[in-house]
Amino acid sequence: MSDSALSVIQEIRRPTLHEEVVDRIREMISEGELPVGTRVPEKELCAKFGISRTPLREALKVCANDGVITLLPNRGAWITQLTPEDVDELFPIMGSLEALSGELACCNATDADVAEVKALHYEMAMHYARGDQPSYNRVNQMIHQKIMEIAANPTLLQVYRSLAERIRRVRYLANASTNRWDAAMKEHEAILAALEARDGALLAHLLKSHLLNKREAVKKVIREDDRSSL
Amino acid sequence: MSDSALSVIQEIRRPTLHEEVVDRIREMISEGELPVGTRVPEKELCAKFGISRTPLREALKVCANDGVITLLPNRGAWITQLTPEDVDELFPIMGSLEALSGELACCNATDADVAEVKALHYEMAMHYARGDQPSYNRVNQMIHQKIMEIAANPTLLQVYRSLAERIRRVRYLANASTNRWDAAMKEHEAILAALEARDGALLAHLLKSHLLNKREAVKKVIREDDRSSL
DNA sequence: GCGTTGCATTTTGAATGCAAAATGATACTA
DNA sequence: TAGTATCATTTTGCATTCAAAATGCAACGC
Repeated sequence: MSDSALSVIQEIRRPTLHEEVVDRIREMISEGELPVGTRVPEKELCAKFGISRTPLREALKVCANDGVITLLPNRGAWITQLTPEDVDELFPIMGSLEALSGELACCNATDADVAEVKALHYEMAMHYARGDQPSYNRVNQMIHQKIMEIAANPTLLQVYRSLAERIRRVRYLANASTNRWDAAMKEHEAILAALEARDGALLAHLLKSHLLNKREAVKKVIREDDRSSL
Repeated sequence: MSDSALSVIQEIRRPTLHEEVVDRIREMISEGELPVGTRVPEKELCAKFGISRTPLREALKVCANDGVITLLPNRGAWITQLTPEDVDELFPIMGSLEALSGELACCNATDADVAEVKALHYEMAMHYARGDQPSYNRVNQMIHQKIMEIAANPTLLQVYRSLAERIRRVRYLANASTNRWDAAMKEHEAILAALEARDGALLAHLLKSHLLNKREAVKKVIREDDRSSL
């Protein structure tokens, strides 16, 4: 294979074992199957996946690099527990990245794109009206992700996804209070309007504020309920 | 050890083999010792580091996750070659992150912090006056990093560093043309002024534009010289 | 009774081994 | 000669093994 071809080729590739394990571990963490703050014995996970230690350990190193797992040399792998400082630090970063996605999305969005976001918005509003928070959260996430996709910056999406994974478990603590939920819904109406108007600067600002407001709400919940597992 | 203590402890830890290897590989790539677009035979690197394949392979997976290395299953590790698209995508992200760092830095900066940035700025101006581009670039990087540090968001710094690694080799192609170098220097004067005035919004805007301007300059160089190794 | 020390067990870090896939070279066919 | 098929060699993916570090427990001293 010529070297210069490397940047172009995009061949079919069956994922390797360790990649599948990385995905599976991330999944298990966000599903709560691997509780935050606990230790993960290698042997146990090997048995569960039916693989040897080598690919599992490779996956653990990758997860550790992403921050979802903390590796203590000679003392095993621990599911990373977000500190209040982590939350403080992560939300502004997410806000900046989403702001950028908003800007770019306004440049790129086709009418079909906007229509799709609008449809998702109404779907979310439906769940809101019914008080179905899990469904609301799911569609909410889809909206943010959709805007990211419209932005058409795969690298941005990748960075965003990796960070989103880390705060996924706390992100929707925010709407625990009805007040915050109402406010979030209103913010989303403004977000949709800005996208429809293709007002990139405004959309960027709204998304950024949206995330910062979420941070405050989450911190409040955490403060109130010190036992909430981050 | 109690689980809840985990988030607090900050013990001494000797880096493990694979971590050292990750650092070393990153270093070798940015030094050009591992040329972009080429293949890295495991055996060769093992010999060079005097280690077995296991920790080396762990390091490769981590680097691949960061994007500096591309892993083709059964076909080895390749030093990732940035495409023009990657450049297009990375600079706006860097710009957003730097903008955030500017905002935060303006909130936090002590007079001593500002004095330090100012000192670095003059040091950079000196190298500019002498036409010493390598030194200029080095100090330039220190200024951006210093602002990041003043922002006091370790997570942001970590994300930033990981992305900076990827574009490090092209970042300073920008100043290849004297025109761009002059402009960059002027932009840096405005950046310093905004920091001194603690004008977060302005500093954010300046840093963001600074990065976008860099992108255009870099792309121009790349277009002109198609053989430049990305 | 409480804390410390020493030792067996468990768990992790890294090296080695083995099978599968890819690579490269040669021979063969049209 | 161009193209394909075959096979030895190399390289990779994963499993296994071995050594070092950590853990847990019991014996011991105070």
